[in-house]
Amino acid sequence: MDKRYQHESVEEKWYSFWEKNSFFTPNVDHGKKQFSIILPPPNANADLHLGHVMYTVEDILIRYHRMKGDASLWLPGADHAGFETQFVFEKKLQKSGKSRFDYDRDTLYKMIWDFVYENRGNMENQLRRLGFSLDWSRQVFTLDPEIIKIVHRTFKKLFDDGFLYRSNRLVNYCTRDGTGFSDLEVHYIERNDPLYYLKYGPFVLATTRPETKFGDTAVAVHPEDKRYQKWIGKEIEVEGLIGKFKLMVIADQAVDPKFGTGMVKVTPAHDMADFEMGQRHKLPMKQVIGFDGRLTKVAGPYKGLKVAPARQKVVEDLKARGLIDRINEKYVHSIGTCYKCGHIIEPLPLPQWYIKIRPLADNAVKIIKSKKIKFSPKRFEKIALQWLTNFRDWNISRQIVWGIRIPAWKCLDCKNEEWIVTDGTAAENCPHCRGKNLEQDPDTFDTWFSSGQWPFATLKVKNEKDYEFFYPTQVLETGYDILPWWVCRMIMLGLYITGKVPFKTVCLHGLVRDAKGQKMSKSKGNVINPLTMADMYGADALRMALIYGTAFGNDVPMSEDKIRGMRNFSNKLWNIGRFIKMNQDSFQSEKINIAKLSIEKTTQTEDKNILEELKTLTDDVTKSIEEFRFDKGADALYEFIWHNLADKYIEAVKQRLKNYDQKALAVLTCVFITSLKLLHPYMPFITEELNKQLSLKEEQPLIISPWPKI
RNA sequence: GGAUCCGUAGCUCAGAUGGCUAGAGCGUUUCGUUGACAUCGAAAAGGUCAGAGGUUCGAGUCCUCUCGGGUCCACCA
Repeated sequence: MDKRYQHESVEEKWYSFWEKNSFFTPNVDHGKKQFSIILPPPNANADLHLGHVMYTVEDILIRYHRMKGDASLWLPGADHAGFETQFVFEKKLQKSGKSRFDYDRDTLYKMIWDFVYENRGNMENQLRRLGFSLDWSRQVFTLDPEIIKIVHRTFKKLFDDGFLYRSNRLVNYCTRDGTGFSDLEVHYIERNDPLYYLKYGPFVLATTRPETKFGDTAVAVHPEDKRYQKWIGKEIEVEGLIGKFKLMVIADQAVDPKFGTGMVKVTPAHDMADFEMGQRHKLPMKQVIGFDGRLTKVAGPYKGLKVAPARQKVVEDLKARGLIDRINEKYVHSIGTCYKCGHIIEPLPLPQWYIKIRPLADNAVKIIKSKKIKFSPKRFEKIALQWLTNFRDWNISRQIVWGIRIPAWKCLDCKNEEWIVTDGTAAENCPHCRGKNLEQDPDTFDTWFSSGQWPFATLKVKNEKDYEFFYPTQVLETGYDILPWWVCRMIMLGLYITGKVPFKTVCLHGLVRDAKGQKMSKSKGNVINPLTMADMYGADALRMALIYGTAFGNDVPMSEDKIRGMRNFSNKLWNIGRFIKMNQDSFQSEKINIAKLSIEKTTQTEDKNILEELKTLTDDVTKSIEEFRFDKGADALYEFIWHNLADKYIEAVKQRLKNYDQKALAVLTCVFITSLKLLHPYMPFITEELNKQLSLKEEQPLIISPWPKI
């Protein structure tokens, strides 16, 4: 054995050994308990980042249960990550001077498909590199034809059950990315924008968006506001930049009499609250801002200007005409931006498909409250409930090509507004006029609509028996940051489609941050590349560094120092092994049959002590995995192996070993091998290698050896 | 405005159901390498557990308030 642990030569060897022997592939065996986890699918086109190494937690659970003898399935997949991927691809196009508008839909789709397929293998090999014991034989992709079928069927069922509707309400639209979003993708930021007090006929009212005044279709006051009582229901004449126009004064509860002058301009096409007021008062909509982010012809001479310059120009002209009463320059409010590109989100009227979320969410709340789904750490239950209680209808339409096309058609001949929804097969003719001139909705699904069906979809595609045996899955483990995006939606859709919970326990880890607790980002330059770290210090060290020392569920501060520390631990393990091996060899050269060594009836105090401590360790590690406190197990193992076993016990028995004390070698070997078993879920490679090196007889590989019992 | 997490040694963090002189890693200081490991060992320094009040025989641990951070949510025109 080398003086130092050389992870390079060990890790690859063992992964292919495990994979070739199908240890990752459980059979459907009703005689066994099942333990199943669906891997949160990484983006197919992207490399893994440090956060993905938190999958270690799932690997710990899977390896532990596999050793316990359960039929343990960890099912890998890849996500097409619709908008995210198209965004990345468009950037790439940009670099070569092209844009997505240079290609027709099918060509663009094909180009992205090729792009993703080129990169997909990277991600998969990186998962292997980190030692994750995933069942590759059951691997799935969100754009596999069978998955698409399931997603289509879900859409149709929602439609048939009345949980789906088409609505021309305001959608969160990013004019730069050219697509609408759900509420979750809008990122609100605090910003200073002047609050303009504009003269509106006999009144003054406050707005931050003077450029939308061309879209006003009323002014509103609070119904009980004394100042405006006699005007309610009357029409006022307003002098504007493009001539005089008339507006009705309406009364609505939504108006806050304390804000501004207590009067608000109503622009139903560009403000969520105004839109709702418009609905209540049957106001017309005038769209001032187009989907290209420029003012429309409604704005007369201002047509074609982008929003920001338009505002400037409008303010300038209003000032010149004496139509601005005053300006509050210090006004601060929160404003919606695109979570991806940071551009301001425009609420724009666009027909989209919405899921009626209340019945689904209410059911999810009921299930969680009845403890059919548990959360770990517990505090996340409250957060999930808060989300589920506040969800509003979910817009699942996206104006992008990279995704699953929505299976809905419209007849172009009979002008019927009715949609023909299928389970994916192309609609052939209009049920009203029998016409064949049908047009499919050009939109695709929100990625989260398909990944929200992941637990049952992945188990149904290959083999119905998998679904029967492995569903519901036992644990869903992911970062707490996607609790509303993903976890809540899986619960809602899982319950709706299968009538069962998709998983029994939700286990949420914290975010990996830098050594100072700051978010890692390219712009800050504090990103740690997991593959580089694995190459330098070993995958085991990297895995352990992420688990050790931080209470599970809290954010994990990470530094190269910490990984190096765990590399040192690997080396410590290695040298304990080397010490044992050295003694085994010297015993053998004295013709002692080390295969027959036994720990029975040892009389030495130090032997009894270490064996007693090993019992405690076994108990601690088992409990900490069962309770999802992986950090406690890691701490206990580190402490025991380094300080109890190496520093104290080994030092205590060195003299006995020199004298060929067989009990000493027996106890030492037994304690160490047992520790390796307990450590194997955390650090699979080095433990497997050491077990092989030290085994006295032909032993099973650790990956399938039985979990130690007290 | 609401929710939630956090403030413990120089740094990063552990410290279920309150109970022996408050712990670890890294860092610092001193000493130690001829047969496991310098990616090591032995020892040491270093904390009014953010602050105040309360419950208790006893509080880092429970309650209230204050201060200081982080994160998330909300249709602030």
